[in-house]
Amino acid sequence: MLDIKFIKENKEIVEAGAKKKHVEVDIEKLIKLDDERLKILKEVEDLRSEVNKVSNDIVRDQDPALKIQLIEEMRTVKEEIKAKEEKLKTIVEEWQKMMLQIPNIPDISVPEGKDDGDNVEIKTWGEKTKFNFEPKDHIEIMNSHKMVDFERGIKVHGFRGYFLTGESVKLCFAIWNYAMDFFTDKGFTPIIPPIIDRKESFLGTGFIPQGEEDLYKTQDGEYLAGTSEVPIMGFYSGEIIDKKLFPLKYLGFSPCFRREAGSHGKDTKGLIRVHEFYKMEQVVLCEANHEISVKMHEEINRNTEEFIESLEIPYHTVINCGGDLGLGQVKKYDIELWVPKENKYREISSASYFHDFQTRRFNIRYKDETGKMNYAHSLNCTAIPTPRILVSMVENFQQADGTIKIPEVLRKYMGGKEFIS
RNA sequence: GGAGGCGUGGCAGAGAGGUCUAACGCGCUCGUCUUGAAAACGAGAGUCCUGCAAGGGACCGUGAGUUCGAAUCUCACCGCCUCCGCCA
Repeated sequence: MLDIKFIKENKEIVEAGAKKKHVEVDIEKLIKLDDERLKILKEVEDLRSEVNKVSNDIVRDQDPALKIQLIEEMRTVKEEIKAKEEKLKTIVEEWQKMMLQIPNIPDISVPEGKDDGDNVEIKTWGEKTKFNFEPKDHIEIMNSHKMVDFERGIKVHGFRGYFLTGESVKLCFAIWNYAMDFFTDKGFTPIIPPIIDRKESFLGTGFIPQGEEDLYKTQDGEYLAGTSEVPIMGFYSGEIIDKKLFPLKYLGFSPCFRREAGSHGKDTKGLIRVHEFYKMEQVVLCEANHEISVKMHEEINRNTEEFIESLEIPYHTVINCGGDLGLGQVKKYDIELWVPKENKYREISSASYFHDFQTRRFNIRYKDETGKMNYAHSLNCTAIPTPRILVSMVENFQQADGTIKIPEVLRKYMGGKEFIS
């Protein structure tokens, strides 16, 4: 959510930002609506002021006839207030609806573009893996090692269902334990949040109303979160944070649930796109300062790059184009890992910053040194998702003899084992 | 799942239709006094909306309602506590 005052004072910037994100908005209409809102608000408040004044007169005045007269007068004023409040309510409802649709302004460094095809590579790391044998895809490799069971997964869960079995489970635990050490060493506080969450946190993070179809819903009206970013942002909702605590850095760990509505034809086989998975996520709250947000953004993205580098998996990093940005995102980097059999890079991580777009919706604030209240800034970046990471891991590290090399850094979490055979 | 009780400022806690501009206390900030501190004394202090300002409005868990007037009455929701049941 943007500040309405900012929108009114920077109409052209907001319009250009929406255009860059390929989002349709009618700023002119919103401004007119807001003027109307303020006008009626003023009228309602003036009337209320009168009622308050006369109310005191009614108490203090001793003349019973006058009292009755004043009460009668106020009765008509009350009718007037009621009518105006009704009108105000409908305007405010529409105003809120429109405000939720105004996208945050993308950074100047974000490239123009329609969708992920227009994202721009800004870095590559490692050599694309070469094989002196015919490599297999992750499905074949994992099946042959009984690391996964898709048939029974589909039988039990349905479309996109899977069981992880045997060594892949141990690999997941190794990755989680390693990631836990890696990120807590960088000052992150681990946190396991509730993943069944009320609507408010989805509104705050921006997954509702636009992305509601992609969420699973319970019969009690809560939703299953697709990322721990949702409850972790909700953690401080409505609170005033002590500035001394910034930057607040959390490493969330949770299952993630995604309906993948609207992507039924995509990645129908394998572990790339599944309905439920686990993810470690970096979530950061910091002071409301653009330079600090940018610095934190680079930092959390770099953390994940370093993590991938330590796993020795070739990757590249892209900067997402305007059309591939979420409503609240100012800028986003995706880290994509090399998947040999697909002969392309596949997304593993996404680092975004939001300025105060989310914290304004969550009402997360702090007092600066002058005593002024500010909305904090928020950022998040994937630390590591499982089992998607296994796709590129087993494909890149498969050996001619059919074994899979375990990355050096994971071995101590795998009982010293070097290969899965 | 059943029964009952309770949500008031940073904390604690009164207020039970109008004089609430929310008491008293603790804590906090500033000042006086002091070499410095403590104590004592004095003063001050929230958030949001609106307005150039003066000012006005809203906020007693949240939202509706009753009333000329609601922290106070009614309803719903959220949360906390106690007891019973169920489960681990």
